[in-house]
Amino acid sequence: MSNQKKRTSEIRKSMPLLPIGTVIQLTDLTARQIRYYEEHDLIRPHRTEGNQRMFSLNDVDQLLEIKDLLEQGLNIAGIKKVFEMKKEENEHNKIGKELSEDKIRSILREEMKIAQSRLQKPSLRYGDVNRLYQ
DNA sequence: CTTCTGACA
DNA sequence: TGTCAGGA
Repeated sequence: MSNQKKRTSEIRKSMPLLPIGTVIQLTDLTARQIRYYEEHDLIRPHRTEGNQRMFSLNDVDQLLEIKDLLEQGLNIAGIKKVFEMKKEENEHNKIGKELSEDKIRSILREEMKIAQSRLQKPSLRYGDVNRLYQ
């Protein structure tokens, strides 16, 4: 595939044209969830003059990925790490090559522990835990 | 009618 | 996360 085609397809996938209602149907996420993820910088949909969110196909993929990672037990922080790594990975191997599954699994396991401990002591907040060692 | 932000019996 | 208010 020519680089030219690759670029124009990227432009298409980044073109903001879907209103949140359509994205809700495409991802099965609620408006609340989508707006919440945006608040935490997991996605940055474009805004119209009327302040309406407009999503691109890439945004939809991003949301489906967030949904998937969430179901695997990751929290917002964990998902951010995964995305950051994915970004680095793409910058390092600019010429194709997929990201290291091992690194993702590594973060996945790390975050899984956090999710676990949170399930075991749901009444404890991180601040409270630290206080126990002070 | 759809979407937006802020707030919480 | 759900849901309601009040405005655009």
